[in-house]
Parts: sequence; structure tokens; C-alpha cells
Amino acid sequence: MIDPVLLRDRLEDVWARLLTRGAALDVSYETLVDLDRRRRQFIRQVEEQKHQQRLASDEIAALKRQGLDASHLFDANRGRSRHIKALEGELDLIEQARARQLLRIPNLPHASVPLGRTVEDNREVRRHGDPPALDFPPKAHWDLGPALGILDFERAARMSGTRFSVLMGDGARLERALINFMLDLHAREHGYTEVEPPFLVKGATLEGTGQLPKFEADLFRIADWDLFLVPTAEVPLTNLHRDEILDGRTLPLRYTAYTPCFRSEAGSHGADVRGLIRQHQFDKVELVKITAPDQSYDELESLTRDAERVLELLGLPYRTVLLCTGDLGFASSKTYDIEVWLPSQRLYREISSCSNTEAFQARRANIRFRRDGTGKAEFVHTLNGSGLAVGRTLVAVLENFQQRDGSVVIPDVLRPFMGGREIIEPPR
RNA sequence: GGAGGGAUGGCCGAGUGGCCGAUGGCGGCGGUCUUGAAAACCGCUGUACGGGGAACCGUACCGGGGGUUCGAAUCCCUCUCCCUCCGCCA
Repeated sequence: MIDPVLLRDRLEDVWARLLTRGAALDVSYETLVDLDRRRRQFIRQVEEQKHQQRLASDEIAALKRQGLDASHLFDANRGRSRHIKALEGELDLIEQARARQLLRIPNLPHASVPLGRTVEDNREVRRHGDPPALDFPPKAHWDLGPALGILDFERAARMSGTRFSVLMGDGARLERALINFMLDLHAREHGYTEVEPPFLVKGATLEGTGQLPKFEADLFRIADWDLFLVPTAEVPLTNLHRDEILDGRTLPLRYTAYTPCFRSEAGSHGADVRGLIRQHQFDKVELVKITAPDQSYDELESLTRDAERVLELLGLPYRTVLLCTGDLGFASSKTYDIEVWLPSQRLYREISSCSNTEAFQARRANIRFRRDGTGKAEFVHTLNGSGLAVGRTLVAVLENFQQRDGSVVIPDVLRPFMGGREIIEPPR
């Protein structure tokens, strides 16, 4: 949520910056101005009436203490109570409308974010590693995997429908190896605390990170419960400190977690229908940081580097892209996407998205801190990034390390997690 | 799923209808004393919203919501969470 005070005092500036995102805002400028005006008007009325009511009550109490009759004052105050109740009813409607609007306004892009409308306007900031020089036509993972007997889409579809998959044998083990490799790297070398959070969370939790109320259609909801399957570990990790006031001396907090992620992929019909790229369920290792405002952009750089390091150690070629205003996610002020090379598609494909949401999520989830443990409580900044999307990493490993005979060389750093194995070969 | 107990300020803990935003203690801040520190003593010590240039004033907040009442931390209903016991269960 954007700072409501900023929204009121500098609405024109804020609005102009929001429009650089390109997407149509489902909130109108005039409505916001009107709601704010009426809200203040009603607050003034209610408070004035309550003040009068309190004066009358004090008078009654004073008379009673003297043993005098005060019943002649009852009627006036009873009428006042009814009036207050009516005013409060109206004020409540206004407050609700205002809250609905505020929750649907996206975050403000940071000044360093390039202006633009589409992916074409994103800015490549670095590139690492060269695409492998294969002397044969590379196969797509959806051919490689099933041929190796480690990936099965047909059986998954029979059980669960489209956009699900089964990993078997070395495939399942490779997925687990990737998860353990990433978690160990971030927890032991990059200073993140490993967390295993709930995979189901309440609606209010998703509101804290910005998935609700606007993007309910992207989520899986548990029937008859106010519970949703997590679309990313960003949600439980960021909400870990919901409604807390943290000691500033403990910041930044760094968390990493492996979770399965569940997304309905509503509105993506026809996109990436084959393979592991876009599934209803996928594994991800997530990175989340909670920082003081003045350090959050430095922490975004290092978080992005932490995610890139996974690809470097695996030996996978990638590039890092700074998203333009038009490509920015709802909650983000600034985002780097990391894209891994996929030989079969001859292009770089998103494998991580690292964002600074500044105080946008902190305000929604009410996460604050006190500098030096004292003074006034301020909102923290929250950051998140994939470190990495495991399914897509598996795809990149299969495709980049495939050989002419359809076997796949296991990257060095994964071998300890694969019982020393060096290669995955097709069954004879 | 059933029965019972609980939720009060940064923390602990009083308060069962009216000078209660809430006694007291701890912690924190300032001061006296001291070469310095501790102890002791004194004072201060929440947040949000509204009004105002400001000093300041007002309103709300005792887990959430609703109700009773002229008036609710206090009475009633309801929800959430925590604890104890029973049942079930990996």
C-alpha cells in the first residue's frame, strides 16, 4: 500500500508516477479525492458529537455523586447516541470504500527504473557465461526428460490434469539435489536463516504481500476455508513478522525457504503449454529480506547477486535484466529478472525475479522497526527473490548439459547430492 | 469434534458500570548525588486519526466484531488465538 498521507498531499505527482506503469488503474483520481474529503468531514462530525456526549455523561456522573437526579439529561444524550451511530455507519462505508481503493493501487516505481511499456523496454544489466556450443540439434526438456525416464507428463495429466508433472528416479533426485544445493548455499554462505513455513495461508496474509484482493483468480483456494495454497514462499516469509515492531539493531533479517508453489495460471491459456516451464505446482527456493529503508537498495543488489551465484556455480549461462516501469509487478518498486539460457528455445528465460517492495508490503502487513531499539516505529522495507525456481533450473540443467546420445551431465556442485553420480543416461 | 480456563500499555500485573488512557512494578529516558559507576531518590515515559502555522486541542484504542446503557476495560452475544482435559490421528 502506498503511504496514504503521500497520496493525499502529493496526489498529482503520485498519480503521474503510477501512470508510468502503463496498466490502467482500477481506481479513479476523482474518487480518491472525494473519499478523502468526505472521510474527514464525517470524522469531524462524529468526534464533535462524541465530545458533547462525553461532557453530558460527566455531568450526569457528577450529579449522581452528589445524590441528585440526572434523568432529565438522559433523553438528549439518547438522541445523540442514535445520531452518532448513524454517522458512524456512514463513515464506516466511506472507510471501507477507501480501504478497497488503497489496496488496489500498485506500488510506485523507483526513480532508477527505466520508463517503458513492454519487455522490449527492459534494460539488460549484465550477462554471464556463454551458451553451450552444441554440435547437434538440442532437444527440448520435454523430449529429453521422458526419454531418460525421469519425467512423465501423461501420468500426471491422468491424475491431476494439465500443467502437472511427475518426476521419477534420477529426475526426482535431481530436483531434491537442486533444492538442497540452493538451501545450503544461501543458509551457509549467504547468511540467510532457513525456514520451513506453512504451505497454506489465510486471506489476510496474502493481502499483506499484495496477492489479494486483486489477484485472487491466480490462486488456489481451499473449499470452505479461508485458506489458500501459497503461490510463493515470499508470502509466508514476509508475513513472518506481520504486526511486529522489530529491533532495528537486528536488521536486515534474511530468510530462505523451500516450498512448493501453487498457481492457477488463470489467463495464461495457450502459453507454455508444454513442459515444466509453467505448472500449477512447482518447487522454489525463495529469498526474503527485511531491512531498514536506507539499506534496502543495497540489499536488493546483494540479493540479486545471491540468486545469480546459484547459476554461476551450476555453470548455467544467464543474463540479468532491470524491468521497466511497464513490466513491474504490482507490489514492486524495482525488479531485476534473472534469465537462464535455454538451448532448445535459443533464448533467455526468466528463472528468478528479485524485487524491492520498499514499505508497500510492510504497510499492508504492518511490519515496523525502531532504530537502535528506541524511538518512533517506522515501516521496514521488504525484498524478495527466487533463489531459484527449481523446476526451471532442472529444465536448464537438462537442456544445457545434454549430450548427443540424450544423456545429461550432472553439474559438479550437484554430484555430492546425487551420490557422486556424474551423468544421467537413458535406460537400455 | 466435546468440556473448561484465559487474552489489559515495550514487558509483568491490578482493575466487575461514571474524574480509568487505565493503580503498581519492571524496562527505557532525563535529573539529583558521585572522581566515575552502581545504589538510592525525583520527574518523564504508547499509538493512530482529525483540527491547527504552531503551542496545543479533540477522538479512538484494555484480542476482533456486535449489543445493552445517559455512560462499558468492566454486563451480554459472537469470532479468533492461547492453555488444560477427553476423543481422534501422522
